[in-house]
Amino acid sequence: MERLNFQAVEKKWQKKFSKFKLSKPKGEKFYCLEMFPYPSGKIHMGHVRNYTIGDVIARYKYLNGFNVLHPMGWDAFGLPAENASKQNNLHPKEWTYKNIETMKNQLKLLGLSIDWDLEIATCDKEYYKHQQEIFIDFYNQGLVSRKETYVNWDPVENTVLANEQVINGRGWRSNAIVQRKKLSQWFFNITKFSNELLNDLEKLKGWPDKVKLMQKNWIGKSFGCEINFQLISSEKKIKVFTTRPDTIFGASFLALSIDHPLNKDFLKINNFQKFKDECSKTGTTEEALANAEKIGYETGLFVSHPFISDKKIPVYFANFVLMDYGTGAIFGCPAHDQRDFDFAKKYNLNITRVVSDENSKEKNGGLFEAYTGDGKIINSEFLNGLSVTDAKEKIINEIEIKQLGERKTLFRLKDWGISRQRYWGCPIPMIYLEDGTIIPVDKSELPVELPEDIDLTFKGNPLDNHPTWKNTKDKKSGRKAIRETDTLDTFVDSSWYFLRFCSPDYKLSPFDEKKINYWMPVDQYIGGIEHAILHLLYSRFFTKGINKFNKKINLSEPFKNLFTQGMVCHETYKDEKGNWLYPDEVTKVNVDKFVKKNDKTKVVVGASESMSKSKKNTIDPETMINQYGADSVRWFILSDSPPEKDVQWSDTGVFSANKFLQKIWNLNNLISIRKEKKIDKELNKEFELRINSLILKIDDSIENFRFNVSIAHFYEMYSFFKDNVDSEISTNTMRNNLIKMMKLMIPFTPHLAHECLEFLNCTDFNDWPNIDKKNILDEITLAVQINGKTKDVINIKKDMDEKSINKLIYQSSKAKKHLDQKKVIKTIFVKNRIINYIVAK
RNA sequence: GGGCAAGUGGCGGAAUUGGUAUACGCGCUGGUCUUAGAAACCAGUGCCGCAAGGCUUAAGAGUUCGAGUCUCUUCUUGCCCA
Repeated sequence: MERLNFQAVEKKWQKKFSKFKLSKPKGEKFYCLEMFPYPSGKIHMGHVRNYTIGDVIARYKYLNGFNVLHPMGWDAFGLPAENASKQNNLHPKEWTYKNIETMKNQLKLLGLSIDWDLEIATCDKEYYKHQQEIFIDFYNQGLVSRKETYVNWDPVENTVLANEQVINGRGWRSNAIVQRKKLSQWFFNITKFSNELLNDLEKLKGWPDKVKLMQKNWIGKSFGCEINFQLISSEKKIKVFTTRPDTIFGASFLALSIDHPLNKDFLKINNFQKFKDECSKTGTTEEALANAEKIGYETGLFVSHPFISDKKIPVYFANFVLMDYGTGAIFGCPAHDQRDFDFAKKYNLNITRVVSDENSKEKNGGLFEAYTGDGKIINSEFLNGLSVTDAKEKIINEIEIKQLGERKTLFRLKDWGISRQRYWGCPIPMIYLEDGTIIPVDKSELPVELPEDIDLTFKGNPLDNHPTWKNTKDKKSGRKAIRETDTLDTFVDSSWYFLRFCSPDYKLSPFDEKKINYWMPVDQYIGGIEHAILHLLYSRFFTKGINKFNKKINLSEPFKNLFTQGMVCHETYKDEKGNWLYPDEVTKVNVDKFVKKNDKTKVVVGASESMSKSKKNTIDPETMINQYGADSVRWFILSDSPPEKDVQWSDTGVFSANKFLQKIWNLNNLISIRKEKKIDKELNKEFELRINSLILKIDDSIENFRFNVSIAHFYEMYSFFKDNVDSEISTNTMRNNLIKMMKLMIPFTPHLAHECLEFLNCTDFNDWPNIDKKNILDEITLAVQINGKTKDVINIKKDMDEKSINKLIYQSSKAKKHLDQKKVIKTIFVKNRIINYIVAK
């Protein structure tokens, strides 16, 4: 048996793929995009999975006549380059471009159908020049502002962290306890689009519901009203936001954030300071607030209830109220909010039920948890008897009539802070004049280039520390100015790269509008679920922002269809001392015994987890490609799990993938030398039916991202081929059908498929097999049930009627004996599916 | 605490969306060939049973002629939450 040299064959075809483009002059456009990688050094299995999925889609669409755009680039700015630079004394720029070179070569080894002429890197000044242009456009449109805010300050990295970079109150990289610090920062006013970002989710029919829900929750629109509570024996009022004004009659306290302006009367008090310190330990995530013990500081102040005369309500500072949501003050209704309930219990405050609950959980006459569901309003004067919804409406009207407050819609979404005190990022194109005015850099002076001579050993903002770079002049007035020394959050870089790909060499502006209007939106976007919120939300914001100021563009959403793939996992290994081990340091002795390769000591096998360097459970794609070939790696990673779920990497899996592909090659050999046989017409026909059915199944499974199912069908088809190599099937039929199968395999294993097609003297690699309408399946298997249980299956002609089937069954079927001497009460017949006899017992 | 998913053999997973449960792969068992087997090929492999047959989709109920699929309850696991 001849063995195929995968490495040689793959090299041969990769040379051809590199000159080959999926875009063609004819056909409907299809923009296939995978999330571009960060050039960290080497590709990992997550990339392999992501880009293999993308390649299947891109090649499939191309073969089906589409004009396909399939670009790739690099998300090339970011902190790791600076850290690496400190460690290896290599400039971030050199480090990044070196990594890009390496990873590009690795991606080419996978045989991807990427058009490398479109390649971009976000750290290219040709790219970030245009980003600065967009920033200035956004600034001029009022989408950029400068605000003083509390930021998450990482004292080790000396930088501001985004909220998602704070994990359990610590910096995600440094693990240092994050501090609250007030800084002046640049913001994109993403909240100006809150409503559109929320409402347009409905247009995104091709997005997973899960992602849309996550975005919806993130934007967090809530309806309610503001109510002003009058402080007793003071002129002051406290403004409260609530989504449950219907529970106003159950209000028993007011709680303020420790940062509420009213705190200035208390800051000098020792106890209050202590309390404040205590609060800051809680953390600010919803999870932390929900789980933390509710603590309060009694102010001694009271407000009057707006609807119950003489009722005094005490005012507390409390750890579960946040200043940056609503007004930083709430009224507490313990009976119908769990946090308020916990608080009231602790401070012995009144708990009055105002919504009745039929299934009320009462114990010893008292509530033991808050009831947050619907019900009839009680104990609430003019609201009594109304539903929660109606009561809300009525009380808000009343509040507005009495001028106690107003109707309000609130969003959880905050503006996007984009200032980073880092070097390796896109400089923010703003300057500070001596009189304090802040203006954008003149567009003719773009790009504001990053200086290459930089000292990164300095703790703090490197650009600010540069001796000369920040000194500049305003072009128009010639006045002296200082440059902004912060750089942009790298999420900005990835918020418009999909637009740049449509015209990556365009010099005049960020993009050629004609190309945008042709290629956009992205027809299929593929990437990790970890970007479900921020990256996708920011990209949507950018698209909406650009759409607003550029009238030549008509595009409200960037990504028509979205697919989020699962992670690649591997078992974890530890030696006897508890140190992590790489998989290639471990040998399997038998099913449940693993030892260390070098000293044969025992290895403890842990759970399968997402591959990560820290747990050493990584498999290097390049090693695998060298060992088994790219097609085998692609085949395995697609075959084992549905693509949206996590996949467990296994050596035996990729090994057997390789075995199977070898068999496919051998099948090609066998059939190419096959002599003509006597022909059995029935068998020949069955073969045609099977191939037709395969085409249908592969089409369906690719369109629905069920590549594991596609692969199962290929295995089945292979078995049929192999079992019939010596059968009475025409060699011509066999050969033509093999050609069809190899074409169907192009998206999965492009090297092998092309090699086989060439071997079979088929030189057209650019089409997809058609279904032969003469050979559509006309026989089906029908289940025969007695009382709903399947007792037999029979083969019948398609669309056969009940009468004929009945006859067949009573003539020969196994089911017959269940029917003999029994009374059939009823027969249920579903054409081409089942026949079910209900018999008396 | 809240929100959202999901529970099918030893494992990864199929099931035309209410109509033959366990496709396909891994693993395992036996065999053939082989000096050898982490090669190749053949056969077997949900559970009980000698068999006929019966049972089986986390557990329990319900709807239905018929439920892995729909509804409810419980349990478990995963993901997300300035």
